[in-house]
Amino acid sequence: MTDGQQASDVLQRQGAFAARDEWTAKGWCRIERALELIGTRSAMLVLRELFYGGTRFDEFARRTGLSEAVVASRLKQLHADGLVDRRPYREAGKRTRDEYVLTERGRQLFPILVALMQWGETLRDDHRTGVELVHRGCDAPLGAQVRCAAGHEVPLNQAAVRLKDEDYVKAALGRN
Amino acid sequence: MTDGQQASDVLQRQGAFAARDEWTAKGWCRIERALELIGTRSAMLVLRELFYGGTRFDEFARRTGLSEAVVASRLKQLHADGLVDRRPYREAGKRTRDEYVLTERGRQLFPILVALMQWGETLRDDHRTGVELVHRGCDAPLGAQVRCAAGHEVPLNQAAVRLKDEDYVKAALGRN
DNA sequence: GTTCTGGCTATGGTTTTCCAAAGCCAGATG
DNA sequence: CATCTGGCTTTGGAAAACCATAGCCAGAAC
Repeated sequence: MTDGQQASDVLQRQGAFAARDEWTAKGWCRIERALELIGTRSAMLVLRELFYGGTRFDEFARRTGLSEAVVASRLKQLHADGLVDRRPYREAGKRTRDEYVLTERGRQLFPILVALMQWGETLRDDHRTGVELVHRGCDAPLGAQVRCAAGHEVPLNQAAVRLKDEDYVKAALGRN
Repeated sequence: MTDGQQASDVLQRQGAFAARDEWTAKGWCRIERALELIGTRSAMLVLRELFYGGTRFDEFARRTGLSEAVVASRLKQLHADGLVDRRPYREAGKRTRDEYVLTERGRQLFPILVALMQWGETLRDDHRTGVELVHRGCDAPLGAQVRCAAGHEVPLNQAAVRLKDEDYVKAALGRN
């Protein structure tokens, strides 16, 4: 099997990445890294509500169906990780409270949310239930697409994986 | 606050979706649905290896760092859910085994994988480690973009949520 | 000052997720 | 036939995620 040639329709492996027995992803995988912050059901559900415009504690508890304890610890973690901001607000006749809003880092999760919704849509065929995301004005439904920096839409069979910096990785493994 | 107007930069809520106190997502949320199948760390790591072209049991165990027991049960679940196929193969001098490959439904997770990697990339700044996905030939790095069916790239502040079928939802809630 | 309420926090227990280590079995090898 | 090996499976247990219920506290409301 030559470099990159594989049995099935998956990512083409390029360069030193193909010789994967000589190294492991250790703590380098970006997916693992992302999942440390948003890899629980409760985190994703709270984030969903944040994207839907929810801002208050009991909103999150009621609309996600999660217990208050879980919501509290999840909001605390999301805040510590810089995905949500707390800011004080005050309703007439009420005391000062905090509301929760997405930070820029949190808002950058948008493609993940959209991709999950799109994929989840294909799992069953109750296409009249649930919500849809649309482009304001244009009104066309949204989806997540894989594109390269040059602007081409890239299907799986035109994509490849490789190490970002082979020399650096080899050096790091050497002194390991 | 009128329909859709909100404090922060999130999804605009349209129509009956704005009156969210009268209904709940129940079992209708596509994100929850997706997370039932791929919502664990182990599932995502095994899927990562499948996209990288891994096919065999001990490959998954070694490269994900998961225990064999977890890999076995995850592969079983992914197969039951129709994300991977098992197919028999035979190496010379070895007995017949099964290898695991992504089904079409599994391959459709591609945008989710890409979006997760892209977001994970922004979390720390060790930009020399890890892997990158590129467009074959073009060589430009990949990312996940939100676009509408009409082809426009859609930032969060130009997107909206609404119920797919308000009448259907109201009827369903009525006989609830 | 007493009461009430909204916004959490604490407690105890169940389920899910994971690991480490040992076991098992089909079939190749000797 | 006896042994070995690759590919799982089983067992036992720790840790994380979750729920239900009860509690607590700041500050309106009275």
